[in-house]
Amino acid sequence: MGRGKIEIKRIENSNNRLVTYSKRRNGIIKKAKEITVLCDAKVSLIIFGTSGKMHEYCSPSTTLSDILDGYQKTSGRRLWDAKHENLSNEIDRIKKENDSMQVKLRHLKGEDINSLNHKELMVMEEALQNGLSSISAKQSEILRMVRKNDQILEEEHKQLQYIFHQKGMAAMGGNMRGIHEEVYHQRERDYEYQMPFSLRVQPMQPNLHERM
Amino acid sequence: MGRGKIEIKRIENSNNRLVTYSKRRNGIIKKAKEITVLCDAKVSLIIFGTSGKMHEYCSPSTTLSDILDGYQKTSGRRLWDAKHENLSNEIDRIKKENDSMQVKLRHLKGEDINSLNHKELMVMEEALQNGLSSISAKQSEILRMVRKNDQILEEEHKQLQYIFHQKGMAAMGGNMRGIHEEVYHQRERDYEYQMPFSLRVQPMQPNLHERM
DNA sequence: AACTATTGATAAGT
DNA sequence: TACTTATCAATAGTT
Repeated sequence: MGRGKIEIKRIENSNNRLVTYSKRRNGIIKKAKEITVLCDAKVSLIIFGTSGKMHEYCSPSTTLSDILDGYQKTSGRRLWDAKHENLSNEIDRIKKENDSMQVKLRHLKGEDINSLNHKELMVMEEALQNGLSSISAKQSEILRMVRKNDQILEEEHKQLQYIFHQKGMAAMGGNMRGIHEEVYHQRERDYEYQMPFSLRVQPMQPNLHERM
Repeated sequence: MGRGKIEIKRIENSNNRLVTYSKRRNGIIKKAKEITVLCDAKVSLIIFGTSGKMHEYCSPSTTLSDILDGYQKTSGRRLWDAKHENLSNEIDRIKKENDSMQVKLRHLKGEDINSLNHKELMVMEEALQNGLSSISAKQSEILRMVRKNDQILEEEHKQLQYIFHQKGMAAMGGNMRGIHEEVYHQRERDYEYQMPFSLRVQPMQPNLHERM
């Protein structure tokens, strides 16, 4: 129905396809509306184009849910029971995974280990020892960082005291920010080269206190 | 589109209505098939006539369930009941639980501990140490049990040898079962009172060997 | 998006 | 219900 008949096969030109889609989509929806009115029919029409955009029509006398209920009743096919089953299966699967992890966790905490044999206990003992040494190492690292930080703060404190002493208390009413920056930059010059980046004090480690 | 234009309103003549319904229904389904092929569209079309009879079309590239999934996603409306949503929610909940347990397990193994602060590390260290001591205790217990078992078996062996010696090899051809029972009961009388129930040898601990 | 020649759908008749 | 056909509606290709 147009300037020439067309074969019913995929329109390869994507622009034409889009235009035709738009026209025919409107056509079908119009037809759906018409049959609804003319013949008292109940119609549900859902169309997805390649873009993923949806267009829908449902007779005003009903709802999609009603139509789908009718669909299930009439066809005998189930639309959402299968879905329910899938979900239930997934829940079962995940719950099992969950349980086994809980058992492992309890074992690692030394609980409920009566059921374990010697070999399993050996494996766990090794895992625990590895974990322990990793954590101890981490603790030491944090302790080192803290100590370094303390040391630097102390140094900075001393320098502040020294500068206050030099400039006299008159400066107190003036530019505190300037003094602080001066100390900061001096400290930076003094320590920058001998500290790994990760151990620098604020603002490079602004959240160190949170880790304690 | 026929021998005269018609108003789009309910066809009162029921015979005409039925005929028109049949014709137009086929027409719409044909159109749905065409747009599916021509434009790569996914279409679901469900029609109920006044008789209650259903006619359906669904693009072959998909299923009604898929289309309804898309419908829900796109429209935000829920078609299937709360049960479904509950299942989904439970899956989400369990998955989160799962994830957090996995993180804990990794932490206990000393992995991914950079994100932990000092306090958390302390707690974990304690947990690990508790676990380790529980397991060590268990190992010792098993070792003790094994030794006890060995000792008792050795004792029994000696007694068997003694009894064989006393009765002479003549008994060998006779009632072996009787001899064994005699030894078993004697051993039982000797050790029962001085052993905790859990450390008794066979048949009270028939599977001890499996625990090694 | 609007136009229009042409095909396609179908209302009424048989 | 199916076929026919005059007529209207949809739309393919074009602007």
